Amino acid sequence: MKGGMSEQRRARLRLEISREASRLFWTRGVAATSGDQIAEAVGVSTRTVWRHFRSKESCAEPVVMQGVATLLRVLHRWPRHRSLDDHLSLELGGRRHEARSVDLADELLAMKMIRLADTEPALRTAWLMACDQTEHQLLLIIGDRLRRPPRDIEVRRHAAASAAVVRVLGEHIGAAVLAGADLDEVHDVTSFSRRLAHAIRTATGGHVGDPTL
Amino acid sequence: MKGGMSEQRRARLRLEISREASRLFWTRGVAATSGDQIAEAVGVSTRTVWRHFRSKESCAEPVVMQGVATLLRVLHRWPRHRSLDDHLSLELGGRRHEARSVDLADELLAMKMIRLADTEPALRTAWLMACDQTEHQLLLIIGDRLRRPPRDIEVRRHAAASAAVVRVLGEHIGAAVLAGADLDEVHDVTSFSRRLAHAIRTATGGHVGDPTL
DNA sequence: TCGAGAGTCGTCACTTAATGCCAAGGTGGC
DNA sequence: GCCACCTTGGCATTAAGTGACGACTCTCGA
Repeated sequence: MKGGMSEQRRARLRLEISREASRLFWTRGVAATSGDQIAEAVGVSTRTVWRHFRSKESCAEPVVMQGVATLLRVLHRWPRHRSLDDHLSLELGGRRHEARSVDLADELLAMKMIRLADTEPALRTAWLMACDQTEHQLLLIIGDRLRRPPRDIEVRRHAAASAAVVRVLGEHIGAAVLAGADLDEVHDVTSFSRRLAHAIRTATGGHVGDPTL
Repeated sequence: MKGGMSEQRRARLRLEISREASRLFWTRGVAATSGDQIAEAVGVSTRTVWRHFRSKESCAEPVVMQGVATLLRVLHRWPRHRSLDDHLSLELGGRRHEARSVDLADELLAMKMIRLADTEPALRTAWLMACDQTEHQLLLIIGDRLRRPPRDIEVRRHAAASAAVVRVLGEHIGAAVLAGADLDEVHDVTSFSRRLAHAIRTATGGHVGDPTL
């Protein structure tokens, strides 16, 4: 079981590097942050940083990805007989503490990176990559829901549109938080669930959201 | 009026470089293509290439962007009293020759780059950037249509979802063309217009597509 | 318990993408 | 022709990213 163990270690190290890199990006800007500085902040050699990340900007990916991971896990558990609205309220509400255990600081950091992506084209890539991942996951989820292959053009359209509105909502909320909005207000589960479910239903022309048989 | 003149020249040079770069990317791969080779193919110095493009991959942007420019111009001319379906059929049909005058070779090249973006993460950025531009334009168009500010969260959702389905359709068609489909068949105006209009209407929950008063 | 094998990390040398700087040349207005 | 302005090329330089090798650690099997 070496592979399993090392995979966990690898993920943890990547997250560690990502945290420090994101912090530096936020405080002194992307261009002004060198690979050497990231390595030094984490306490590893520069070579190790490049071993785990293909580029400087991609160092932000794990942190950003973690921001959407919770939502994706919840969506993967979406049972056929339940509406999206109900499912999101239930799961996001029940798992609230689990979500918090993902570390509030990381969530804030992720929002900062998304914010930075507005002005730093280098970081925009990381954010768009994360959204791309979301879209891929949604491809599977929606394909399964509609009982169609993920390659199906309509499934792809729905997945793309859904991922897009999820992204917009994420950017919106992130901006609000960074502008000083109360975290608890933003994290208001039922409101967030409603808005998300409604956005996805609308973006798919009503094809995704209802219970199926 | 030096400035205006130089802007045209600048755009033409960028496109020229972009063409050569895209050709090289397609034939020998992105990693195997150096900035020096691009410069040599165009007939300018390496320094000039870096003066006009911030990175190697971004050299593909103008070609990719040109692929969506026609559609965006048409959408900007969309009058209130007409349905999207009708408008697209009319404009894309009438302007068919203009579209062709944008150089068929460029359109093919753009499709190749989009295809390459599937496997080359470096190029993916260029494609996503082009889609980002599309979304931004749609923000203005849809905001104007709905008589709401472009900042409005619902306008943003609709624009994002629309841009997403346009992207999916573009990828789909590009893949079909490169797989050997007939260009004329793909360029079948009414079919394309219908599919596009339907996709946008669906992605916006029916809020964008009808005539408005 | 010991050693083989696999995996990861650090150091050093190296390639190449990308920027700053300055001098040369071309263009338009006077 | 001369001056102001912009673009280009060449050179030096920084920083991103890779390859190669030796040292260290962990685990498995004898």
